[in-house]
Amino acid sequence: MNSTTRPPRRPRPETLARRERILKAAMATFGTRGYHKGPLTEIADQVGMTHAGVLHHFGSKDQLLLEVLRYRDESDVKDLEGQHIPDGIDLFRHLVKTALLNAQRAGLVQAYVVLSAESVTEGHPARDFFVDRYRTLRREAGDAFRLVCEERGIDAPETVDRAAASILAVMDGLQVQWLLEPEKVDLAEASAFAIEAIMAQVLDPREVL
Amino acid sequence: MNSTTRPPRRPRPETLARRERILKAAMATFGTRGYHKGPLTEIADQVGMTHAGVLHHFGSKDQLLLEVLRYRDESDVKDLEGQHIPDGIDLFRHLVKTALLNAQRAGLVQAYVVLSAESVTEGHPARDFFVDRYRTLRREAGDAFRLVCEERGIDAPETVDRAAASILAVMDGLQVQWLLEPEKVDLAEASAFAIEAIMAQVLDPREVL
DNA sequence: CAGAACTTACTACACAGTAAGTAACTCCGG
DNA sequence: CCGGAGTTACTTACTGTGTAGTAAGTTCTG
Repeated sequence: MNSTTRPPRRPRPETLARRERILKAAMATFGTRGYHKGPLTEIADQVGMTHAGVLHHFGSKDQLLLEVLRYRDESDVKDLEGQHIPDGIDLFRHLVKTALLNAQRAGLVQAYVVLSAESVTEGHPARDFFVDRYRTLRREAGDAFRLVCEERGIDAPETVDRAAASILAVMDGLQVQWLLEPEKVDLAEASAFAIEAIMAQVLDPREVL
Repeated sequence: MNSTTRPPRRPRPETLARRERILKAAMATFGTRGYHKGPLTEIADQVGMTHAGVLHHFGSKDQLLLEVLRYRDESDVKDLEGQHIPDGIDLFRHLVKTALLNAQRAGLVQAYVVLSAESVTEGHPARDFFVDRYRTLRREAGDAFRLVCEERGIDAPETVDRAAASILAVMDGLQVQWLLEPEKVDLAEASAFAIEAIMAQVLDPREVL
């Protein structure tokens, strides 16, 4: 053991700001061109350095992608700062608000659409991230459903898990259609409609088929 | 103008079979690795030729992709051979059956998931294809809704367009989650649940939020 | 003066597309 | 039925480009 283990001297604030700019640039490039077709040089150009400079900070392209995703999650949590993650019916209201917000930030939406779908391919570096992400979101939505049922004195039906997955699914799927034809698909309205439809079917199911 | 325009001598059946094998191989490769990361050599290997051989048949990689998508659409129509494309409520029953069928063919599903999401990136060769595809499907689903409303003596509400987009969206979105964790997401059951929920909300809307 | 933050320059590879050549097949006139 | 011209279905070999990663050097900073 060497006793002179250097303390891993934390980076200067200027450097942190630089890395943040890289992360944002990477999000933009991965969003518009995809991960595989998104070259490091394009990211580096946006922050005025060479692609080797980017690699100096993040080690590899794979690593950069993972940090981009992690960074984005952290920012989202920071937006809710102080506020707890909403529970019960408020979670669903929050999802509707998110859809509304997303209609104003096509870049971010496109990045998630492209990267999440790309992640199902063989050996994709973001695969674990998205597996975990959907698992977490499904659990949260499922819990919210169970809470709502409890509040209304209903036994939570076994459809809650399907419903939880469906709500995430419909939001994702609408994003694809919206990105392809923004004028033809109203992201916010359609999301709100579908979420309400699914909730209603959980709380009081009806057969129509 | 040259009067010696040779009659474009139609290809031998053996050649057609070969091209079909290439299209299937391309679907597999584009599905597992995506379009940009799916090399022609891998496709060529599967049919025992070189990548130049594939280019001989299809001219370019972009062209190959478009023919793959067109071929797949034609096969689907052929499956319905004789039968008309279902109308009204039968369309929705058909969609549920499709989801059930899709749970048995992950390869095809993965290809559509990956390619449709990839298509929203800048200058992607399949963009027009998917724009057109979703436009057509939304129209068909919308028409089916209006027919069902008519049959039941209801005025079709203006939610039908949102509902049509939502049904396609939920099917697509569930596929992503299912591909990432097949054991955790029941594609068929969740699709059926969501489709029924959305239909119910069109035919007899309720507010829960 | 040690390490951080880069740059330049290079390596190595993956990949689409092209050119030129070859073998097999098809069609047509005799 | 036959033989050669033209066409199809490829192969091999090459080109060019895009790109991630590495190594070594330079400047700046605490």
